[in-house]
Amino acid sequence: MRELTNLFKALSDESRLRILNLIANAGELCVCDIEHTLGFTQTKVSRHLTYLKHAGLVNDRRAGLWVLYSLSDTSQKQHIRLMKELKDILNLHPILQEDIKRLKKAIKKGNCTTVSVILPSISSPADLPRRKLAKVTSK
Amino acid sequence: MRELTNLFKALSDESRLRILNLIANAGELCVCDIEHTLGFTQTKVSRHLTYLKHAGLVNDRRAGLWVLYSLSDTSQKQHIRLMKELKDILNLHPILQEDIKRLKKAIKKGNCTTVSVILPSISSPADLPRRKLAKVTSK
DNA sequence: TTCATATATTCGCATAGACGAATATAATAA
DNA sequence: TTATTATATTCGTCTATGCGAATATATGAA
Repeated sequence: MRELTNLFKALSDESRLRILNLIANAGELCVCDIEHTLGFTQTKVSRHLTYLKHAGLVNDRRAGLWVLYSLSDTSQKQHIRLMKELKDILNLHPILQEDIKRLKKAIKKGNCTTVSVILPSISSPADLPRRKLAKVTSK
Repeated sequence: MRELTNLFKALSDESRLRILNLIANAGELCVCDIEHTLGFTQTKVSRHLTYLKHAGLVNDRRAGLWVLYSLSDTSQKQHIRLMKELKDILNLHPILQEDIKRLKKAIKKGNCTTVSVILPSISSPADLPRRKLAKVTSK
C-alpha cells in the first residue's frame, strides 16, 4: 500500500513530472542537462531525482563526473500498464511537449552533455560549450 | 498540469484510496457507511471526501439526511484509461479487498444505511441498528 | 597535489496537509 | 417547536515537503 501511495506522491509534483518526462523521452540524462532544459536550480533537480529514485521510478548510474538517470525497470514491471497510460497522458501536455522541444534543440546544438560527451555516438560532439573532457567509459 | 498533479495528490493518501475503493465497488455510498466500514472518524471521512470532490474524482448528491458519493463521470472521462488501470491495481491490494469484504458483510447484516434504506433492492432492510427512517426519495 | 566540474546534502524557512476534538449546519422526526 | 441524526467546518497541532543558498562530496584534468 505504501508503495502505491508513494508512487502517486512522486507523480504529484509538476517539477517531478517534467523531469520524468524528459528522462522517459531521452532514455538517459544527466542532472545538468535536465537542469538547463527546464531552467531549474541544481539543488532542485538533484533533490527531485533523489525523490524519484526512492520511489523506485528511476535508476541512476555514474559515468565519469556525471550521474545518468533512466526510468527504472521495476517501476515499469510493477505497474506497467499504469505507467504506460501515464506516458500517454504526459505526451498530451503542452508544457511537457515544450520541454521535449527544448531538449531536442539543445541536443542539436551540441549543448547536451549527456549525448555530446557521454553518448557521442548519438550526436556530433561539435563545439562543446562546457568543459572539454576525455571520453568516459561506462562504469 | 495542475489538474494532473492534483489527481495524483488525491491518490497519494492511503485513506483516500480506501475510500475511493469502497465507492467504486458500492456504486454509491453515504459518509457514515464509509466511516463504519473503515473505522475512520466522521471528520476524517468527510474531509477526504471533500478533497476527492475538489480533485474531481467523486460526485455527491443529497438524499434526505445523507449525502451520497459516487465516482464522477468527468474524472473517468478525462483520464479514463488511467483510472481503469488504477481500478485494477486497487483490486489487487489485500487491504482494499478486506475493506470490500467488510462492506459486503455490513450490507448483508443490514448495517449499511445507504444500501439498506436508499437502495433497498440490494439488500433486505431487516433490523436497522441505527435510526428508523421513512423512505427517502432521490433528490 | 590543486583546481574545476557535476552532483548530493544540509540548513533555515515557508506552505501544505493530516489528524482529533469541538462546533456548526442541514434535514427530518416527533 | 425541540430533539436527533448525518455531514461539514473550524481550531490547534504536528509532520511532510518544496525551495534557494551554502556547503560537502566525488571525479577527473593539469
